[in-house]
Amino acid sequence: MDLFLSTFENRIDKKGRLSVPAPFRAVLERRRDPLYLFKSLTEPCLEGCGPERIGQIVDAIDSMDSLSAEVATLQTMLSSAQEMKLDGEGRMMLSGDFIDFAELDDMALFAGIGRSFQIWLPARYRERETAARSRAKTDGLPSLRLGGVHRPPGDTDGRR
Amino acid sequence: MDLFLSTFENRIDKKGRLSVPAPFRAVLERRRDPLYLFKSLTEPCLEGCGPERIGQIVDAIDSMDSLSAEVATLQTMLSSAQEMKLDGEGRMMLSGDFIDFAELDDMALFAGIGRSFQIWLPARYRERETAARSRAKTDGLPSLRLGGVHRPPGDTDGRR
DNA sequence: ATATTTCCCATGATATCCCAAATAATCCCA
DNA sequence: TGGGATTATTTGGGATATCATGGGAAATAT
Repeated sequence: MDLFLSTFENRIDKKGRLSVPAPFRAVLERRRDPLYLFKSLTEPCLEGCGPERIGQIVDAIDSMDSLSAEVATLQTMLSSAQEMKLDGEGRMMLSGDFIDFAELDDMALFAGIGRSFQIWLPARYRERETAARSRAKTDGLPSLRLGGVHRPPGDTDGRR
Repeated sequence: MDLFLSTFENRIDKKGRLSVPAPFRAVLERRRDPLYLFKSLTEPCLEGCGPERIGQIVDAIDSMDSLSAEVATLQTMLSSAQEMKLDGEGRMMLSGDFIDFAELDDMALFAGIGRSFQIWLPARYRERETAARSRAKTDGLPSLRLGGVHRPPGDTDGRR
């Protein structure tokens, strides 16, 4: 199924290099996909994904009213996106712009969220995780048809 | 139908390895499924499941408003999830994060609960078990609608 | 020329593999 | 039904491979 999962905390060395976690590299390599990073629209973190997600954004823009505010928002995502080249050891160099945006210093936390992942200042990520967990305790879990392996008819596997 | 049932107590060795109970391995192998573990959102334990549960979460996120608190909660689940690789003897390595979260030391208790299972500090699990039993005695049993487990397709289960 | 990036190799930490011992469950025959 | 033998499962430890990280040298740009 091949998803970005789990969290990893890696060091940004004094040359500005940052190892992409090996499991994340593995899913990209398996698909022979390059890695793209862009600034999150909603949170102080970076988002990482393969080309298919970028393509989705492009397609969404094409299908929308080019004067709408949503289009402007999506264009902002694209204009911050960079294709990251990795060195022989699987490290990338973060631009100063990226580092400033996510307010990173010497550690970066990768958080896999399925088809994409995020890069956070570790302390900030943990705050957010704590908040989510206490919310879940009081409000309960989001319902997601648990126990229902009932997929819509015609969907043979679900994963694309 | 091939479910995770019963409880097992296994040792965590000094390398952090923990045998998955053979009956649990058998249900995963029969389905040729990898095993996923993630931190419970509501309790101090780990949850184990197959890929279909993970896929449900990923799909739910994609179909929800990405700014909602519920999405953040589901992302927290995914970010804590790991695909566990088992060694030739059927053991997995628990990360320090997992061990800390469930407050495990040298023993782990597997509790099968049907389509998934949980991993607990044995003493804590037993506390909960006796608490649940005494609640049942005073409050009575939750009603079981046996036989009616299969919802008709189209029943949205009340989400959203 | 100087600064920055890219390539390459070294190192330590940690995970994985492989084989063996110990324990527990099952079988079989009296 | 009992109890010894056989097999399955869990546990342990050493060897090997993988990975994150650091630094020097070559390449590229400013």
